[in-house]
Parts: sequence; structure tokens; C-alpha cells
Amino acid sequence: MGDEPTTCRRAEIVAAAVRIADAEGVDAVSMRRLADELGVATMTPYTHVESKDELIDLMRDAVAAEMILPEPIPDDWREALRAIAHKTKDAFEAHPWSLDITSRRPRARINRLRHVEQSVAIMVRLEVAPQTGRAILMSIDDYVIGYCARKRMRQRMLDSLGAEDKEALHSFRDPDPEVAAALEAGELPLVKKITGHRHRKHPFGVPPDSGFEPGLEWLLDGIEKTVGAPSEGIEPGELLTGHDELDQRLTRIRAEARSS
Amino acid sequence: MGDEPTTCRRAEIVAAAVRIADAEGVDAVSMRRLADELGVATMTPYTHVESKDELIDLMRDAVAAEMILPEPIPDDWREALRAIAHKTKDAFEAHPWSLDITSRRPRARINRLRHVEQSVAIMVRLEVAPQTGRAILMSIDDYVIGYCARKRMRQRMLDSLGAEDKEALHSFRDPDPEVAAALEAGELPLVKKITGHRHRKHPFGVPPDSGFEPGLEWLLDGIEKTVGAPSEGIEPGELLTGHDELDQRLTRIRAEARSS
DNA sequence: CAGCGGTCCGTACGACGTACAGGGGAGGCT
DNA sequence: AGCCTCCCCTGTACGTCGTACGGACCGCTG
Repeated sequence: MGDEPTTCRRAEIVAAAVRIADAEGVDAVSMRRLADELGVATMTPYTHVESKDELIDLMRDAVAAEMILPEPIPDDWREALRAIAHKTKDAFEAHPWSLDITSRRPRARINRLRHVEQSVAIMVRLEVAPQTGRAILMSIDDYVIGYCARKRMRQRMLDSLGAEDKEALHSFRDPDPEVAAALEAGELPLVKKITGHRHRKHPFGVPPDSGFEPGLEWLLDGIEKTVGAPSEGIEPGELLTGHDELDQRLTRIRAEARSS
Repeated sequence: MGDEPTTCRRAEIVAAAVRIADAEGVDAVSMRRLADELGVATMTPYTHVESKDELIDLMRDAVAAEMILPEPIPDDWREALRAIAHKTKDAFEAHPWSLDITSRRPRARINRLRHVEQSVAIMVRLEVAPQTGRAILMSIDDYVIGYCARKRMRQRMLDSLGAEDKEALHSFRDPDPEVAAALEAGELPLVKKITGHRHRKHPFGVPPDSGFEPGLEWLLDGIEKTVGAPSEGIEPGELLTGHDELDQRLTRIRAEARSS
């Protein structure tokens, strides 16, 4: 008992996969390439990893490890949430591929849970209602994820423009026939104005990123308005429980367990 | 001139692809399956669509079409932004697969531009500084995307739990050896409390969704604080221009075009 | 009539995820 | 010692994917 067996092997495999993804993009991560990287036969990784799907899940959790804030966490709730948000953003930006892949059967893994633990700890000190605490954490997470995802797409747009630049003239007037027609027809006047009325450069510019901070601060401002008037205190154990179906089931099961 | 050729064929192909994705998931969308759906040979769709990558881009733009708000747009900026945000969320939720796929070379397509046009129109009436307007739109977009992406992942977690339920006992004690060990060792006390201390059910519950509205309203609250004190008026054409590299280049090019 | 551009088809190739049937070595039994 | 069992590793093989390519057909214009 307590042998913790495959763990270190898994960790090596995942680390190799992350290394490949960082260096060559996530498309380069195939089981064969991964096995090569590890110096083993093609099928060997399957001894430690259930499927490629699980590998993806583990790779994403490896990124989640970098979202964990080093202690001590700031006392001020706003500063603490901001720090976590930035740390999360940095992790995504360091491994942008993690936004391009999704596991078909994701599970709660250790590093994501550690991340949750940290966040919940902040809410517990805040003493807001459970639902409010949940909503605060999730809204911030959502914003961060969305920001990183959109920024990632923006980067890809720039990359593909850059690639087409080399082909010179071709890129000028090959936006998309529908778009060109719409611009010509006077639909999209604002877009047209914004991107320049002549087809200089790509007929649409990729708008500059307006940054991470403004949205985050607005969100925190809005939250502060709510938190300013705190409701009754909470039992931490209630923090993530609520009133959807699964949750009711879990609550019921737990109650039964307690009474038996 | 003005023959608008392949458009309708492309539209049919994309519509078929969307139909398959809605009914059977994106993984079912292969070029062979798509060709079957259309009653043509495997390679025929390639006559109208450059690659599968472009198909993905077009499929996502098809979803973007559903983000467009029917006129008239509310006069109140806050109500208008809220309406667009909800419409966007609804579109993603109607086609959740669009969050699972990414085109490697995305381009600005007609429906996304129409969506941008609508959003920008609201900002123009607001008369905030260009950078502010951009930041407002992007922060809301980011939040919506993040919310939908996270909700999507949550759904998949529930699905896979449901699938494992059928396998009865197996699902109870097979969370992830690392997670089990951490819970046992007293790391993650809050997570443990939240999810029930015994391994009844999965040792972690999937927390209930706290909903779309709270975060959106907080964000709007924060924005309202900024908008309340408007800066100098703007020229709409400047709205999406700013100070990153690409943008400076575009601005310069436009200035040259104007002075010549 | 020939030529040509656009649409459609069939075959074929390389890469992918992974099922499956073995091989070999370490540890616990008799 | 001999044997059995379990685990880690391996090689081959199958089905599916995206798509390159060469050719067939069809309605133009010359």
C-alpha cells in the first residue's frame, strides 16, 4: 500500500509532450513522435497513459501547475485575485497550445485543484455568500480564459498575414470574395473606415490588442460594488455547493452518508 | 466583373458541415463524411474549399452569423452591449463544437465583421476614446468566450462522469492517484470540504455553473464607471486604431495614401 | 472544329491513434 | 532450484484521416 507507482513515469511522459508542444506546436505531439523523444517504442507510452486524450488532459494540467501563485497570497482580496489572474494569463501565454486542444473526457487533476484551492481560500476570507463567491471566481476565470483565447487567435491571424506578405500582391486583394463584395457595396461602413478605404494592406487590419488589465479592472470594480455590501457569513464547505441538478444529488448523497 | 461565383456552393458545403457537427459532433466532420452528406465524391468539396482548415474557419463564421443582433439595436449602450453578449453566448451554446476547433490560419470573414460592425456602432454613439472603446468591446467578447468555453468543459466533465456511472464501482475510487493522495494527505482542505470528505461519488464534485449574468453585469458596472466620465470625442475611423506595431504601420500607410 | 477553364471523380500515399499478441525480467511462492 | 505471475516493453497491423494528383466530362469562346 502507498507505492505511488506510475507517477514519475507519467510525469516524464507529460513533460516530454509539453516540451514538444512548446517547441514545435501541439500538432507535432503524436504518440510516435513522443515515443521517439523518450527513446522508446511507439506503443510504450500507452503503458502509463490511457490514451492520447488523457495525455492532453495531463498536458493541460501541467500548464495549470504554472497558474499556482507562490505563497504568501496577498491579504487584500482584490490584489490576490489580480495576482492569480495574471499568473493564469502568464501560464496560458507561455503555452498557448493549451488553448488549442480539448480533452474529450476532462477530469479534475491535481494542479487545477490546487489552483481552485488557492482561489477558494481568498473567497473564504471575504465572507460573501457561497453563490457569490463562486460567481466571482468563475467570472474572473472566464475573463482570463477568453482573453487568452482571443489573443491566441489574433496572433494566428497576424502569423498568417505575415506568411502571405511574402507572396506580395496575392495577399492584397484576396481577402474573401464575400468580404470584398460587402465592403464594395457599402455594407460595413465602420469596418471600412477603420481599416482604410483603399485596399492598402489587407483590407481589414487586425486591431491592436487592447490589453489584459482594463477588462480585469472593470470586472474587479464591478465585483467590489457587490462585495462592498456583504451578505451573511458562510460555511466554507458550502462555498461551491449550489442548486443545480448534480449538486443536489451530491448534497443528498452526502446527507445520507452522514445520517447512516 | 461582379459574378460572385463559388459562393453558393461554398455555403452549401459549410451548411452541411455545420449540420453534421451539430448532430454528431465535430469529430464526425471528415471530408469523406461531408462528401457523403452532399452526395458527391470524397475529393469534390476541395473544388470549393481550399482545405479542411478553411472549412473550419467557414464553419466558425457560420456560427458568427447567429451572433448578429436583429435591428433595431437598443439605444441604451448598456442594454445594447448586454443584448449582443447574450446573442453571442446563445450562438456558442447552440454550436458548442465551435469552441473545440481552431483554424490554423483564421481570417476575418463576413459574419464576424458584421458582428464587429454592430458592436463598433454602439461605441461610436458612446463617444469614448478609441482605445477605451476597443477595450470595452474586447473585454466583453473575452468574457463571453471564456464563459462559453468553461461551460463547455464543464459539460464534458459531467458527460464523462455520467458515462462512468454506468460502470458503477469503478468510478468511485478512480479519481486520479495523485488527487486521491493529496486529499488523503490533507492537502487541498477546502476542496476536500467542498466535495465531501468521503469518497462518496466522485471525490470532487463538478461545481454548479454560477451563470452568465453576474460576471457580465459586474463587467458592465465597471465599464459604466469609466464611461460615466467621458473623454474627448472621437473620429469613428480612429476607433480601432491604436499604438501597436501593426497599427502604426496601417496608420502610416493610410496617411501616405491620403497625402498623395 | 479545337481549345480551355471549371467541376467532378478514383486512386493512392503518408501519418495518425491504437488493438493485440507476444517477450523478457524481477519477485514471490513451493 | 524451478515455476508462476505481473508488469513493462515491443512490433506489427488495421482503419481512418487529410489531401496530392491525373484524368474525365461539360459548356464556353475562338
